[in-house]
Amino acid sequence: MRRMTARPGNAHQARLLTLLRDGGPNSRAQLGDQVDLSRSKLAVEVDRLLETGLVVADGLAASRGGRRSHNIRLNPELRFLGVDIGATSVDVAVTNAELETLGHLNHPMDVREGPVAVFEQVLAMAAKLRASGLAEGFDGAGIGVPGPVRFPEGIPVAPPIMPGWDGFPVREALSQELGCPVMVDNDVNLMAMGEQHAGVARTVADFLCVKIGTGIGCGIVVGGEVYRGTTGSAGDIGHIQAVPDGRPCACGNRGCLEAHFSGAALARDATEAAQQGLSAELASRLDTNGALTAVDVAAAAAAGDATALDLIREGGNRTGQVIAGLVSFFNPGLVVIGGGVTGLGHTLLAAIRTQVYRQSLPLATGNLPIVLGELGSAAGVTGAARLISDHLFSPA
Amino acid sequence: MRRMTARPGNAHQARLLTLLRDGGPNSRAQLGDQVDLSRSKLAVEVDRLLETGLVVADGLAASRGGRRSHNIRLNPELRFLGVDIGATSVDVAVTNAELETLGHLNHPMDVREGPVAVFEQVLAMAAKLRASGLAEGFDGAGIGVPGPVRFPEGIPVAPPIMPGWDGFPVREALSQELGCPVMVDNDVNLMAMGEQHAGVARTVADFLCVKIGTGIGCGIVVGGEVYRGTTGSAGDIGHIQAVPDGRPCACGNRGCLEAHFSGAALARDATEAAQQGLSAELASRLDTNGALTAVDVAAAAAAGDATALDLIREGGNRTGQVIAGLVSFFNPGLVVIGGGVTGLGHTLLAAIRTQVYRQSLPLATGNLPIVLGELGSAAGVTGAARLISDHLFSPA
DNA sequence: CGTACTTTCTCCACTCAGTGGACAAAGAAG
DNA sequence: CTTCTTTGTCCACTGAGTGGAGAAAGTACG
Repeated sequence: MRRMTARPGNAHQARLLTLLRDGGPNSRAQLGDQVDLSRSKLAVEVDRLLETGLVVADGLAASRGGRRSHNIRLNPELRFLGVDIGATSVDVAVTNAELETLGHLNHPMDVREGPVAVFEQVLAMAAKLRASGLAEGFDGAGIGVPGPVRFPEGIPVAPPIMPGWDGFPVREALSQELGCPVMVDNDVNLMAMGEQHAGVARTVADFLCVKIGTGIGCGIVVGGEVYRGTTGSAGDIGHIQAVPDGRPCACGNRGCLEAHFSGAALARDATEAAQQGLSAELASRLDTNGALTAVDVAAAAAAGDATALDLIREGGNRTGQVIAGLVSFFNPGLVVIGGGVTGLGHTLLAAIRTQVYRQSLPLATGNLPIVLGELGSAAGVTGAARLISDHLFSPA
Repeated sequence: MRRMTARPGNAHQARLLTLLRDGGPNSRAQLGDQVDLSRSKLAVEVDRLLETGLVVADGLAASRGGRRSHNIRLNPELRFLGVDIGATSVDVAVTNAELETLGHLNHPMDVREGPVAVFEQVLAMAAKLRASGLAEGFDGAGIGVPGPVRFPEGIPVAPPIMPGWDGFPVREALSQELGCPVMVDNDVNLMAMGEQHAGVARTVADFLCVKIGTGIGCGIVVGGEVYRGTTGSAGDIGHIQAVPDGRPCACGNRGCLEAHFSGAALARDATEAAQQGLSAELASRLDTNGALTAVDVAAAAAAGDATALDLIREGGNRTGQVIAGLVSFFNPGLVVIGGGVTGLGHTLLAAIRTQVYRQSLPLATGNLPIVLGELGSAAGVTGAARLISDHLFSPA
């Protein structure tokens, strides 16, 4: 199939594409109800979209008491690629234009192996998805990386945990390889967009999305749009001081949130506890190198191990204190907790909630849900697909 | 004079009004260069504005090598009233449509006397300004109050330091009394708008404006627009925990920033120090009730008193720690420090800068100016005038 | 099956915002 | 006085968008 290259020619067309993406197939009449245009004008714009091939007419809908309507839908052959590069693994998914996931692959990989090795892996996974018949090619790709990004150019800048990527032209390189438009963003922002598109944040204009994985970051959504800050580092809350004179952090300071709670910190603390004989449950899970992972801690906690539960609770308290400050400052309508440690579940959530509800003012917390993300590892790739679709569905 | 009631009829007219407000008188040709409209269309819109009386043609400008242009300017008889209600004083100013202050009055007053008493004072001050010939009436008024506001309705909600104002219909009441449109906002947001319009933040899209007065608040500007949060309490940073298990705060928690540093806290700490005989300089300034104010501390510091300087430095460190967290989170392009304690000057600023530059990541602080506001007490009233002018200069 | 009613979609004349070129007005430079 | 520049006005034209008429394609009911 020849890949689509058209873009909407004006704001009306862009709006229609978005409606079709988020609301699925629709008749002209239904679209007219949502778009505040006369039927005549609407018909003209729909016809133009049909000409570009971005949308197709596909059969008649059931009658609603009168003439049956023609179903208008986004071209079902369109394919987006969503890529989520985490600190320790890579996710790649294919979606259709409605951002429904058609296939999803995951592969463990250390991002510090550098852009060349990771790109090779991503392209191999994309090829595998293509080979399985899910796509003949891609009309666009979104990609998230675990660090700050100069958004317009799609280039990571000074990323602490992936130094080899500094200045690497991710957008251009991937666009070359795939032969389609590419947008790049911070992985946390993509998670926020994913939860906004298909998860718990569908109806909220202003919210925070805290991702606790190897590190800690926070996606900020203002008026439905991701806020990236002046240099693209907004939401970098891992190095906010959580404990005065606390543990030393890789950044050079002491007491950073990330040094006290994150996937890495939790694994480290649990390993120490196990080696000191504080918990037989944890000790039983030590691997051949005498180390534990955050997943082990979650398992031990689920089995009722007091030490594991304490570690989670303490981490949740630290995190909750920081979030409480952010809630006072930002007054969001929702706080989403996601990332690898979501497996720690209710214990973590309860600790965070306790701190936030106790420390922030009632006006800010009175009607503030604090919930776990509902998409899990699909949030990132869905957000990536959403990112490129927002780009392609805006006027050229 | 008959007050203006017209509003711009479309977005073009709104844009033209804004250009004339921020850029002063202009010829049609110069406006055309800034507005991306054909000369014909521009002439039509200018003519319509002339008809409404919002703008006037006033004389010929000097030639620039050809035919002389007609000066177009905002009607010089338009008058806005800017009101800034602080915790301990009221500021009222008159501006023209270009938001230039024509007259400014200040009156000490405790906001806890309640809306009725404060309104009486505000109206008396407005009448005085009118009587002095600065205005025959007002075309609009902006008013700031020291607490969260339900912005669309212009009603304070659950304001901690002015409980008597909860639910009082400020917008409607003042509009009735003055007979003109009124907009209400948090005083901190108005300060941010003031510095954005005429102060240090003129060219920055995303910035924070920290106001340290009786309490502490923070104005948040995202993409040139004030961000108010879901319930209007965004920027309420006074109750972020700055010191674990610190001083008890009026809000019921311990260690809130406001309990450790603010005009009130500084006065309290200085009074204690003076009474304990730690500083002769401070003791010499005790009033008849044996108390000090923040102004006394500033004076003592200026005189080189070590105790006063220490208090300021410690407060600046606390504040700087909290701001450092906000900088990591928000990645602003500028941080403005303002409010009553601006008199503490460089000592305070240096302490704040030290903490922020030390604790936040280089990417966020690399090019981040942290400066004092340049408008002083005029920031609030200017921001208030700007608020109502933004409202009136937007399409009806 | 025929008639009345509903919903969907198309067609078309009309309005109005906006463009761009021609030209007049007014001044500067020589 | 001529030439050139800048400013502002006029006017015919384009194209976006509207709203009503009516065709197309159904359902409901006698």
